[in-house]
Amino acid sequence: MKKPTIKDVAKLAGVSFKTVSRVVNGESCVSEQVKNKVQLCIEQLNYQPNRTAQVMRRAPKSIAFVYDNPNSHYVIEMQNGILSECRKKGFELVIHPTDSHSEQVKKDLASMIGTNLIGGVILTPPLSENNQLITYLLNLDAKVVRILSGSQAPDNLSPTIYVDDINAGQKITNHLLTCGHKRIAFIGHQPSHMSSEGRLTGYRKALATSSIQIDENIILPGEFTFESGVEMTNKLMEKKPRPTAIFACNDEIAAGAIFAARLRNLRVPEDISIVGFEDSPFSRQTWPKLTTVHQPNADIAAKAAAFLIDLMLDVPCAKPKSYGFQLDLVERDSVFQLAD
Amino acid sequence: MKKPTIKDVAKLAGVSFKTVSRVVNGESCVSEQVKNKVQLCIEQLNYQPNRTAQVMRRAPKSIAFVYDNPNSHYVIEMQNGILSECRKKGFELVIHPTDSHSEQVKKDLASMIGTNLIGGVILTPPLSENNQLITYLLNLDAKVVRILSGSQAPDNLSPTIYVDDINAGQKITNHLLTCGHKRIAFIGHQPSHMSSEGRLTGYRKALATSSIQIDENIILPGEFTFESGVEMTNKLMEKKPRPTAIFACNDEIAAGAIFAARLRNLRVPEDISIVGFEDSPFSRQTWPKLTTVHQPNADIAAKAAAFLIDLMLDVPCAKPKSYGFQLDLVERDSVFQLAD
DNA sequence: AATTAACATGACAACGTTGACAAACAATTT
DNA sequence: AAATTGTTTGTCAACGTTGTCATGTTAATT
Repeated sequence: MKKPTIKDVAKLAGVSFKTVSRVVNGESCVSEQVKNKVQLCIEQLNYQPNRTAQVMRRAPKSIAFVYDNPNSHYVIEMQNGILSECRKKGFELVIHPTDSHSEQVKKDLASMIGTNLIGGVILTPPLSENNQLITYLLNLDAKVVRILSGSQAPDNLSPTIYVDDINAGQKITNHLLTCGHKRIAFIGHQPSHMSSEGRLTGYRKALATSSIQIDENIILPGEFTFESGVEMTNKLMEKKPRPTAIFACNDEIAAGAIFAARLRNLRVPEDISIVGFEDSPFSRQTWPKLTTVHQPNADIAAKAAAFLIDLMLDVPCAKPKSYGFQLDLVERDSVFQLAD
Repeated sequence: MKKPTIKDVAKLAGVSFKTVSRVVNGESCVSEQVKNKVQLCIEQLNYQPNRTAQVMRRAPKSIAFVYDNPNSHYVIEMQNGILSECRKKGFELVIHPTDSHSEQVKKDLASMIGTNLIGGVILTPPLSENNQLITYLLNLDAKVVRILSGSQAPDNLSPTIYVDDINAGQKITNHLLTCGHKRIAFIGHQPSHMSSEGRLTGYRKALATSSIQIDENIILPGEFTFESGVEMTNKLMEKKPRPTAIFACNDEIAAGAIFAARLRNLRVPEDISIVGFEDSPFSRQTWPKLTTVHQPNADIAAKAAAFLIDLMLDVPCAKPKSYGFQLDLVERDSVFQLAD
């Protein structure tokens, strides 16, 4: 029941084990005849090269996905995107949830890299905004690709996948404006969170190009959670005059906003329009369904993985590349067209 | 910049590399004095044993989590539970989403095992119900732990973590009964799905011990999705007399049921009570919040991982062990107490 | 026919670790 | 003091692969 090795194949085929190695790795300089014979023996024994031994002579074929994010949809979509790319290229994925506030991340990653377990890392916000961490990993000889919010890569420390939250925030705010809304609140602002910041910047830009004055009183800070959405909306509903629309910084907050509005016997969207951001499964499971911005997480992650794997395989492209994603609006049922 | 090896440490400490190996692995038979010196050198060089080389001499210290489940909360919770156990024991996790209907799973797993990448597998439903797959993996010399629905392990092919859906289904049905409901529908039955089957069995048991006749017309088959919940509830609302309560097979279906009821201007729970199953984040984000059954996915998964790791480490326990989980009711706001 | 080049194959070391065994040393018993 | 035991340390092979280099074979050129 022991696993066949390259030597078993060689013995069966009557060639040296090095020749088998050549066949396995598709090197040239092997005659058709021998190649066929070896291939036959490989199938007969169901031989599979021992990855561990391969990695010892070459380089790790595993990457790590490091995240600090309570949003399971986001994580799963990212993970699936990365995985699909890994499968194509014969790489493996090591998952590493973490607490970005602790120094532990650094230690854990250093250990995975130092022990030759992985050769590269995909970083998502807020980890991806930590240049100190990135430099540290780079010094450890690891490859790094980061996913960031922004309309361009901030530097060329490492290849970057950037997602244009600013533009998307502007788009969805413009949509509300077009529907006749004049008093639009923004909830879920987190100054330390680049995506949140970007969405707010887009909101401000859109209002700035309209004739509407920005009212800082209806821009509320808060977490990216349902509970926080409820809380912020409660606060908001006390303001006079009451906003006619709410731009929630993500779908979960938006779901909370709907819940809170409902508790006050307000109709959504007739009495209050609410938009989300991300197009998570949530947005289709609220009542009414959310108008939101589609964020193709799996595609974003796949792109990051593709970059990382290229980097590890040393595809001749010395300079770190970067790539940007623009996001699209998806109109559903949570925005009311005001008559006027 | 090259990573230090055991030999570098040995040279620095002035001992043989084998002695360093002994210190690293905490073997006895090393004098305090030498041990301390070596330890100092290890720290100085920041030496970390090369996992790849270790695995070559010992056994893989990675396990795979294989799932075929569209429910991200479930997957993430499972994953986190497994990961927490892996961390403790110094194991790594390889993630493997799959399509259980394809033969590909078998091939992929065979490859991961055959190439020495992993040494064990955690299987969730429906993969865990596939005895043919389990036997296949066992023949490949892999260790297997499966997570199943049931009130006991069905056989001792492999250690099993079983979750008592029957008992839980009975509990929550009894809760509805206690609240005075006499016409209770069951939606989301999937005959091929053991959990679903178990929950329905619990429902039947509960009704059987009450004086209420089971009406097969209000037991509806369907998928575990929001959309299916909407659809089934629409059908249900046509039945005469209309049920006063719905037992949805999971929270997502229940969320769909609430949505559908709402569209018909029915109040939840006053006009119709709805319960879910799983206690996913969903259940706290519907309006009203769902009464449901708490399923401690992370704990279940952690237990499975602990079993698997024990198995791989050959902790002397020849016979496969098994472990069962009982589930508890969580009462929230979606059940109405009928007066009578 | 002899020389060269190109191709095909094989021998062997190396990767960094652990396990089996042997050697050296110290402590205890005869 | 010699013999026995036990503890500490070292030597070497092995794990399964790939890289380097040498050798053998064939075809092309002189």
